Amino acid sequence: MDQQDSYGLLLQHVARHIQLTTEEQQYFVSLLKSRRLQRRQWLLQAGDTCRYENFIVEGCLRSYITDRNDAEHVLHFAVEDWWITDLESLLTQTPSQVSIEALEPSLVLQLERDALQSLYQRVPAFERFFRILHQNAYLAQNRRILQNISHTAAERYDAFLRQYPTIAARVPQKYLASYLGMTPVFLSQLRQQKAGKLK
Amino acid sequence: MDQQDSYGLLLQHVARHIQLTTEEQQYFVSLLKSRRLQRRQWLLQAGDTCRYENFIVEGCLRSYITDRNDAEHVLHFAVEDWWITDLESLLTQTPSQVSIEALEPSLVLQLERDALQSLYQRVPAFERFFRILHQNAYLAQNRRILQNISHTAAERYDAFLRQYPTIAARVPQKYLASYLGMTPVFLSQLRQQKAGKLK
DNA sequence: ACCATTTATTAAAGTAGTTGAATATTTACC
DNA sequence: GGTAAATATTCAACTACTTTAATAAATGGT
Repeated sequence: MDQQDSYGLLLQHVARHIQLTTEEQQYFVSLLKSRRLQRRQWLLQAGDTCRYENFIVEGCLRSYITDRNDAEHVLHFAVEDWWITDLESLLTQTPSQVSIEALEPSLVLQLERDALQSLYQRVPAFERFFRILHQNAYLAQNRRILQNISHTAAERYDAFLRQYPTIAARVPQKYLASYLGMTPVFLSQLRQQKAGKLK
Repeated sequence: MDQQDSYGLLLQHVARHIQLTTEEQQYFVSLLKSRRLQRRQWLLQAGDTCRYENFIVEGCLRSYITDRNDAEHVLHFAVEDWWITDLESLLTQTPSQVSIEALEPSLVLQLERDALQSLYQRVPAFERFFRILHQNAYLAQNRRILQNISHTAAERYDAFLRQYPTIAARVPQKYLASYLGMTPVFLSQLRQQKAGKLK
């Protein structure tokens, strides 16, 4: 995928929520940097301060934290047409607790913190755009919290399969287990049980 | 607390993020309805469609869902100077899964969905205000999810006590247990253990 | 200030999910 | 296409948390 196609994808994504003039589009695009990542390469390393909002043009990434026992916990997955960042670090400009790693060779468009601030100034429609984006992110998080506090591991796995079948098929099972708050061993057992039931 | 004081509190809250002219303030205030609630009264009943964003002037409320086994699960608490709604139902105008109940006699200022849309049109600074609000809400949710997938029940309780000591002291323990994703019995046992250790 | 109702505690038996360790299977990459 | 490395499975022992039920304590309304 070339640069123009990337911009096209992002502009289309933005156009779902706000309308921009040609000049506004050009200004927006002029703020973007693009970055390619190999599989297993970091987009953000814990300890570094997060500098970008990242829009994924192609590929698949995960964000995760490493706890004091060196165990990893997956916070989010992100694929084409989604955003990923450590918003906390980006907003406060403090070192990130979170790492972001490419699970596949990936291509992202990056919007630097200062660029984002200029964007809000020059094109206030982006306030609206990110309001809607964060609003939707908040809703998704709400649903996830609800799943977590009110459903068993088996139910959470089923719900994920229903809601994000492509992601479930795309990421290593151990990361999915981590995202869902269970061990890979237990997730494997759940799959085993389900397979048995179908016969 | 009288009407003027309520408006003052909300305007002060808004002023933390955006600046408004006197006319804008007056327009904003003109859109508000105020509502008093008794203890245990519903602000929103599951099955009804949510019509308002609610700003809490005084009191304390919880939002919760009732699952198919009639068990309740607490999603959020909200006290003075916070907002509460079922954003999903409000945005999609579909019947709410969520109920919101006053845990204390409470006073809220309500902003109707249509009024909110007009507000965005007439005073675009509110796009910014709600972007920041949702951004912060998203961050808080992120932290909560992290707690849930990576910490034990005891750790989650400790973290809550540290982060929201006043709320922990203010709401019935069983709702706190529900919010934290554990049974009231187990929370009681945790408290028991902690009390033992202090001696 | 009292009484009814709600909320918290305690104990004990049961279950969902974890841990560790060994084996099997899949995946990536030269 | 073969091989090392990463991921998934299986089993068994263990523990964090739940469930039920009965008792105690706290709370709020009149």
